[in-house]
Amino acid sequence: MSSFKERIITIVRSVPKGTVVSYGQVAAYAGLARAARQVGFIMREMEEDVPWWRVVNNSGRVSIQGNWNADKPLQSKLLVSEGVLVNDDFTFAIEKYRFRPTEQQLRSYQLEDSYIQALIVKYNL
DNA sequence: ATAATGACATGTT
DNA sequence: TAACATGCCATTA
Repeated sequence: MSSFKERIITIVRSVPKGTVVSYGQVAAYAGLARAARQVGFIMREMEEDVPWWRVVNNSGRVSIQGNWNADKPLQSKLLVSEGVLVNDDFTFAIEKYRFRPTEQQLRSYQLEDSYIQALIVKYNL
């Protein structure tokens, strides 16, 4: 398994129940701020021990493209079951539920201090 | 090695 | 608001 994939899995597992995180956020926490699309590619193969449904589009909507075991209705259902209010058109108030890691959590992702500071500014942590 | 493929993000229209 | 264009980069073929 690639290092990139392992980092993504670790990060997604750290996202608390009832909160969501954007593909871009996960990529940024992995050290590759512009690899959002790759995060989606990896989520496609996740098992149930990884809360893939908490990873959403930054514009506040469920943007999953259906595959053999998951589609928009399923992701919405899982989110709703955790308390995230998802509308019929699969949109929701992302800022209300967005995962905001503590500085300590960011450090656990093994990033450089300067990069961590940049993230704190970017995501207002 | 080279090229195509996106569960994305952001800036412009 | 919403559609469109462009940049991105790990994976696959």
